[in-house]
This record gives sequence, structure tokens and C-alpha cells, in this order.
Amino acid sequence: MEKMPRRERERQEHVRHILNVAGEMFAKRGFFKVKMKEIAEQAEFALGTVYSFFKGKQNLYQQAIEQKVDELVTSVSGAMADETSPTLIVKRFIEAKLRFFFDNLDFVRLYFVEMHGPPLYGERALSFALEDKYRALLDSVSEAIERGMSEGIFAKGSPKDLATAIDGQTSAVVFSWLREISPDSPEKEIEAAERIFLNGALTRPRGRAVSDGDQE
Amino acid sequence: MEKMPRRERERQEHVRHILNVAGEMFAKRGFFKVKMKEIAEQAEFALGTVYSFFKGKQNLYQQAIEQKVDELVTSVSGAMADETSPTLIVKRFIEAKLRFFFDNLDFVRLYFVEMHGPPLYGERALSFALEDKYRALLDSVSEAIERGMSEGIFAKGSPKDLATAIDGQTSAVVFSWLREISPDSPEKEIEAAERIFLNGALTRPRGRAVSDGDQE
Amino acid sequence: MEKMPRRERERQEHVRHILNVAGEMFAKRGFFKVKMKEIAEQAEFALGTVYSFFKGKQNLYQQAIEQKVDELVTSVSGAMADETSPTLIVKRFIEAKLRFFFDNLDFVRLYFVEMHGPPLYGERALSFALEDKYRALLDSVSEAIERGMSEGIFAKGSPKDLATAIDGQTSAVVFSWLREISPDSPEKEIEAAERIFLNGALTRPRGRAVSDGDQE
Amino acid sequence: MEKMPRRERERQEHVRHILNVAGEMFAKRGFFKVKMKEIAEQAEFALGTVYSFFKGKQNLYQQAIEQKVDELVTSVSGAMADETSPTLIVKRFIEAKLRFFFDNLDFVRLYFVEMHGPPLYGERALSFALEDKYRALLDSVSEAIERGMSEGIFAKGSPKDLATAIDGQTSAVVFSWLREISPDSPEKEIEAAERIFLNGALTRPRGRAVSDGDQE
DNA sequence: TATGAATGAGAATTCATTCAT
DNA sequence: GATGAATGAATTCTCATTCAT
Repeated sequence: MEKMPRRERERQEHVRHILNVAGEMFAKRGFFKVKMKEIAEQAEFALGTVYSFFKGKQNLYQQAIEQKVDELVTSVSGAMADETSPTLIVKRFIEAKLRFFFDNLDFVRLYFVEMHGPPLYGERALSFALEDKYRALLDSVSEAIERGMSEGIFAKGSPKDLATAIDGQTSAVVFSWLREISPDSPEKEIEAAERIFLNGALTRPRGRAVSDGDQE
Repeated sequence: MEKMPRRERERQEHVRHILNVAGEMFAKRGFFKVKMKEIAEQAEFALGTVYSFFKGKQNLYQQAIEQKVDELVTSVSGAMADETSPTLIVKRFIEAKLRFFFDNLDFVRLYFVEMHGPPLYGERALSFALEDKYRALLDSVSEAIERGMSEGIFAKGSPKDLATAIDGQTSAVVFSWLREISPDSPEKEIEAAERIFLNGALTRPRGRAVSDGDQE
Repeated sequence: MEKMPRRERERQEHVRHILNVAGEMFAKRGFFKVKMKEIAEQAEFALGTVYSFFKGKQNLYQQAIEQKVDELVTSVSGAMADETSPTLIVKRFIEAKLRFFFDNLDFVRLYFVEMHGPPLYGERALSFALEDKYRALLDSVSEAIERGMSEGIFAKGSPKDLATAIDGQTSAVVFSWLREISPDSPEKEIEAAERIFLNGALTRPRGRAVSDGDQE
Repeated sequence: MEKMPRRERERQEHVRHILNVAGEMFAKRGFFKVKMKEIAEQAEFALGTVYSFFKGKQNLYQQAIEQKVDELVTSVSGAMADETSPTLIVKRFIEAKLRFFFDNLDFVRLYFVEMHGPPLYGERALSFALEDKYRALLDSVSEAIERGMSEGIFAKGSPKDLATAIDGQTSAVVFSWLREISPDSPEKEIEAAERIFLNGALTRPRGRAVSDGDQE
């Protein structure tokens, strides 16, 4: 990356800049409300210049989302990478996912629309691409859970179902932030999500508290 | 309803028909991809006739969604209405919500986009309206959970957090259906969602199985 | 008119009623701003019924205007009919024209637009019809003036020019009323128009006052 | 004006061009008959280009009219500016107004419709704007007449009434041109209007001819 | 004869994209 | 490369008119 000629480095810089500007605008106002001219103005480039970087509006939109999803996946995978304990891997997933979305709340809207909404264009191409990236993440979680099951830590059952559950639970927390004016910290929700997912809603019959220590 | 003059009855019928046709089209292809002319054709009315029933595209879209959300809320509330046991109320919520979305899979896309996506128009008016309707539902769940907590059935904590968790978990199941070509029945997922939510992921130390019988 | 069968009499009544209602609406808001549905509502007939009386909007509009122009011409001709003195004929014209427009101020807008404005439809047919009717009126004035010239009462010159002048002068008075909130009486303007037209702007060298008495 | 950058100069040029083309079309066929696409074609621009210069059809229409009214006012004021004699000021007004309208006969239709017709849109904004501009002109005439009265040149009375009269008289001449196929010169009418306005219709008792010399 | 729901042609306007400078 | 003026296809909505009841 250091070896790139100046021209190429600058270009990359410009692309990233426009992607960020456009991503935020799309997230706040939706694809169709945002005009290419506005993106150009906001990014302080001429309209034609934006078109020299991206094939068109759709392309710009896709890249903006994919860039962010890559960040998300990288960030969460990174957080899970060093752990070996199944419980901790799940906890890292919860923590990293919530922190990332907390720091990129605007992006949440785009992400869920593209993942689950009607296709913005005829095809679901983008949606599939995003799902693939994110799916890999959930698969790691699934694997860890599966391992946890065989180690007797997690209750027997479908690892996929558990992965789906933890993913949904965390997404719901993110949605709740969307409704608040300005949530101040994700700590409380991270803790609650971990506790509820691991222990369930019911009182544990004569349970010891389940803590990290149990697994480590 | 029986007493309505024929004219008025016909009108209602037409409105409902167009709402259904349009709702499905919006769900499949998104607001901006669907053209008013297409809706008219699909509904077998002239363009102007559609406009005589709805103020405009936006209005048609909103009514289509609100109609469905009303159905959802009515259906789920109904299922929870007869129960008193907190655990059963939660189970009915899970069951009814999953069944409704299973039967209206197309609508899911619209629903989540409007609830959590970028505003289709400048304002978030529709989004707020939908949230209010759905929120009331979650509040009943919250209440039941709170009661469950004071009865010692549910672990102490924030009832809201638990309600959010169960809502997110079930939504994630629905999302997973969206990815499948044609999920054949929601039964397995209903059972899994109930189990995971109530007992959590971990093995219960020396727990008795939690069954409906416990509460009834 | 008394002999008409009841049906026919009622029909005429309805036509006149709609013409009046429509005429006022057209005058206040302009042809294109007024909708046939509104006219029907205002006249308390069903839309289809209005169409059973008039071929279409254009036809209704034309009849509304022609009806009023007929009234104008009848009223002014009537006022001039009994006079023989050229000066008095001119005075009656001024007086009757101003009074009629004063009593039908709304109609003024329509009248001038149709007489002098761009054609509402491709052809100028209506405009020509109106001009013909009104022209006959001005021709009587012209004739009177011509007679006045040969009698030495009016200065020699083109009678047409004088007729045009008196017509323009009175129209200008009407326009000035259009700008006022509610002009309370046309008397002052009638007097001024007569004086100015007959005597001109300049001081009469050692002129006797020109009065009706001079001619009668 | 010489210093403008080329881009800006071209833009102005295009705006003026479109304004002229549109003005003529509106005058000949009326606001509602003229389609934006036709204006674009006639002006040899793409439809979108016209919209890049004007906010919409209404805006284009207003500017077209206001531009011409400005020309009218400038032209007539200019003609009156150098004179001090009240009689000559009036004569210059008559002459300049008639010449301007003679040279812009099409525009006459637009002008009178907007000044005195039903409002093209709900509001009378344009109409008021035009009236204000033209009113200033008539006020100069009024002033001159008032001065003429105190100098004993004009007969005592309301200067406004005289200004209204001269304005109406000249307008009537313009209307008469509208009816002719192609009036060949305004000279005869200018002379007649001056004579009639100044001396009136009646024979001057034993009057000397009133000439410019009398006043100068 | 009266009614008003249904019709659909027609027009204004927007905005992604291109390309001459 | 950068610029932004020019383009025109595409879409929403209106409203005069018709016609089945």
C-alpha cells in the first residue's frame, strides 16, 4: 500500500472519501432520495468526477454498503479470532457486533434494508453478496456453539438455531437504539444480551450463576 | 356492516382488493420500482380509478402496510388474549408472530424496511405509526414477563430486555425463512425459539425440563 | 315563454342557473382552474346532469360569456334607444356601460380576456362572436357621433376614432374598479368620463360649460 | 456586462432566447395551450435544459411577461424623461405607449390578460407586480397633469381621472389593432388619440387649435 | 332523466448519465 | 483528469367525458 504511485494513492483516497459521504447520505435518506449531484457537492467533487470513480449510482451504493459490511465482518471476526472457549466466542460476537453497530448506527438502516428488504433493483445480487459475507461470520459462531455442545457446555440442539437466536437478539438491541435519540453506551445491553442468551428467561432451578469463569 | 348501501360495500371491496394487490407488489419489488400504472393493471382498474380510491402512491403504500400491520397485531394479540400464565403468553406470542409472518412472508420485507430502514420520504411518520402499533404488542409481552418475574418464574432483570430479546429472536427466524426457497412449516422453528428463549443456550445445571405443564 | 310545457320551462331554468353559477366561477378563478365537478356541486346538480345540458366545458364557458354579453348589449342598447341627441346618446352609452360593469364586476375579467386575450382554444371563434355583438353597439355610438359631427356638435374627424376613445376611456374606469376592494358607486366616474370625453383635458379657451341642456 | 465570464454570458443569452420564444408562444396561444416540450423544441433546447433555466412553467411565464413589461415601462419612461411641458409629457406617453405595443402586438394579449383577467393560479401575485410597475408610469403622467392643472393648461379636476382616461383611450387603440390583420403604422392613431384626449369630442366654442406651440 | 364511478389521454417535472471544453 | 451544462426517458397525477344503473 505504501508502494503505490501517488496518483493511485490519491485516487483510493478519493474513492474512500466519496464512499463514506455517500454511505452516510444513503443511510439517512434512502437510496432514491439522494441525488448524485448532492453526493458530488457533499464530497466536494464535480458531478462528472464522481462518475469517473464509479460506474453509476447503483454501483456507488453497492460499494458503499459492501465497504461497511466488510468493516463489520473484519471487526467482529477479529474480536472472535483469539478466543477458543465457545462461551467466550459467543460473548465476543455479541460484544463486537453491538459495538460496531453502536458506532455506525446510521449504517444499520442500510444494512437491514439491503439484507431483508425488497430488492432495490430487479435482482437480489447485492443482497446475496452481503448475506454471504455475514453468513461466514455466523458460521464461525455456529461452529463454536457446536463445539460447545459436544463439550457439554451448550444444550444439545441445532447450532444453527442458536446462532440465529443470538444474531436476532443482538439485532433487536440495535433496532432499539435506532428509536432512541442518542443511546449513550452499549455496555448495559451487551451484558443483558449475553446473560439472556446463555441462561434463558427462566429462573435456573438451583443454578449457580453462569460466569466466564465457568468456561475458562 | 351488513347495512351498508351497495355502493359503499363495493367501494370497500375495491379498496381492499387494490390494497392487497399493491401490498404484494411493493413487498416483492419495493416502493420505487412499482409503478402506479402497473398496480392499476394488476388490480384490473383504470389508473384514474386507483387514484379515486387513494390520494397518491404514497398514501396507497402506507395504507397497504398499515392494513397488514393491523392484521399482524390483531392476530398476535388475539392469540395472547386468553392466556394468563406468563410462560404461555410468551409462547403464544412466539407462535402467533411466527405463524403470521410465515403466512405473509412477502410482507416481511416491507415491514422491516418501514420499521428500521431509511425514511422513504422526508419524514418518519409511517415508521412511527407502525412502531406504536407494534410496541403495544411488545408491551403486553413485557407485562407478562414482569408478572412472571414477580412470580419467580422468570429470572429477575429488565422485562424490556427480555421482550426485546424474544422479539429479535423471532425476527431472526423470519429472516432465515426469507432466504429459503420455500420453508414448509414453522413448527420446528417455533419449538426451537421457545426452548432457546426460555432456557438459554447453556445446559441447565441439573434442571428439570421446562414444559407447558409447569405453568399450567 | 309562458306557453312552454313545464318540462321545457324547468330545463331553461336549470340552464340559466348553471350558466350563472359557472359564469361567476370562471370569472373568479379562470377557465382552467374551474373543474366541471365543482360547477356541478356548486349548482347542486350531478356531474352527468350538467353534461346533459351542455356539450362540454368549452360550450358551457362560451354560453356563460355570451349570455352575459347579450345582457350587456341589451342593457346598453336599451339605454341609448330613446335618445336622439348625439351628445345624450354618448352619455347614455357611458352611463349604461359603466353601470352594467359596475353591477357585474366579476364578469369584467372574463369579458376582456375573451375579447383581447390569447384564444382559450385553438380558434378565435368565441372572440369573434363577442366582438360582433359588441361592435354593433359601438357602431350605434359611431353613427350618433357622425351625426353629431355633421350637426357641428362634435369636432370633425373620424367617428370611429371617437367611438374607440370613449370605449377605451370607460373600460379604463372599469379596470380601476377591479383594483379597488369595493368601489361604492359609479356616479363620480360616470360624470368624469362624460366631461373628459366631451371637453378634453385642456382648459376650454373661453368655453361655455357643456351641459345636457345644450343639446336638449 | 463585458466582464462576465463566457459561461455566464452564454447562460444569459439562452435565458433571453427562451424567454422570447416562450413569450411569443404564450401570447399567441395562451398559457395552458403551450406545452413545455413545445417551448423547448421551438427554442432548440432539450426539455431538461429549459428546466435548468426556469423553475417551472409558471416561473417561465411570469419572467416572460415581466421582461416585456419592464421593456414597456423603460421605453415609455424614457420617452417622457426629457420633457418638462405637461402637454408634451402626455403626448410622449401616448406616442411611446402606442409605438411599443404596435411593435409588440402579440404581447398585448398577455399583458391585458395578466393585468385584468382571472388569476392564472390561485394568487394574483403576478398581476400585482405588473400593476405596480405600470402604475409608476401612470403616476408620472398624473403628476404632469397635476402640474398642468396648476399652470392652468389642463382643466381643473382629478389628475387620476385624466390619467385613467388617456390610458384607456390608448389601450382601446391597441385593441383595435388586435382586430386588424396587419395595421401598417401607428401614426394616424397617435395623432387622433392626442387630439381627442386634449380637446375632447366637442367642437371648441371658438377655440384656437391647440398645438404644441401653445404649451411650449 | 339523473347519477357519479370509471376511464385514460395528456402534461409537468425530475434526475441519472453523457460528453464537449 | 476534471468539470457541469445539456439531455430526454420515465413517471406521477389530473380531470373532461362517458355510460351503466
